[in-house]
Amino acid sequence: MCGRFGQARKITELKQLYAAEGNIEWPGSYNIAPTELAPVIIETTSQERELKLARFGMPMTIKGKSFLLLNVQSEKAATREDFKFRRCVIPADGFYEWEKVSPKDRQPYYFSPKQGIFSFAGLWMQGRTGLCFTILTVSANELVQPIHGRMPVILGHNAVYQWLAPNSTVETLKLLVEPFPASLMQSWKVSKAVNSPSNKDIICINSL
DNA sequence: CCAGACGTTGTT
DNA sequence: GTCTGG
DNA sequence: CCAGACGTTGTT
DNA sequence: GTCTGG
Repeated sequence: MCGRFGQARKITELKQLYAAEGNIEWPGSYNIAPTELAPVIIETTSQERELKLARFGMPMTIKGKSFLLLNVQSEKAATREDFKFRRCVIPADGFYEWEKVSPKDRQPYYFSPKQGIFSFAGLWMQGRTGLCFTILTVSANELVQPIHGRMPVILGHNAVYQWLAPNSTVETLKLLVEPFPASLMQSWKVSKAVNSPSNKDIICINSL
């Protein structure tokens, strides 16, 4: 799954990369945790993209129990209402996965693109305290598989615009959901500094 | 995702 | 895995 | 007890 | 153990 990621670029750069508008304050973070704000890109009906801040995780209550929906399995996403009407892209420098070394010991790894930036496919909603989002997941590719069985849905450059376009059909959207090629990614072990959500520093991504 | 806190009865 | 229904 | 469902993940 | 917060 994807429960922690980093995004340390400035808003001006993100606006350029995604041809998006929007004036938001973003200090950058190498360790974005659930409930925390992150920049997301949404396409408005006017076919213009806008950067907004949204919280990681959709508050859900099901059968009396509430929890944060951090991820949605892409295999099950197409029937959701938000899949049809509230898609977003989450820019990320990289994401973290934890390897179960033993029942009590988990080793974090950092996964990042060899070039450029990751664009996670996401869904958003209006929560009580503002916008919030969830990240779609897919089966892990060969690079991630040894560490964890799932990974975020990562969109290529062209796929980003199709994903965001309000008039894309469900059939078109389904084609965009595929494991990102392992050959375009890299990974390394990182220290457990990332474990603590209060550490936002670059040391989170330093190779161990 | 991980870290950290944890509250009622009523005494091994 | 957990939860529900039979 | 098992079968089946379940808007997160999760399995030695 | 479970629950909450980041």
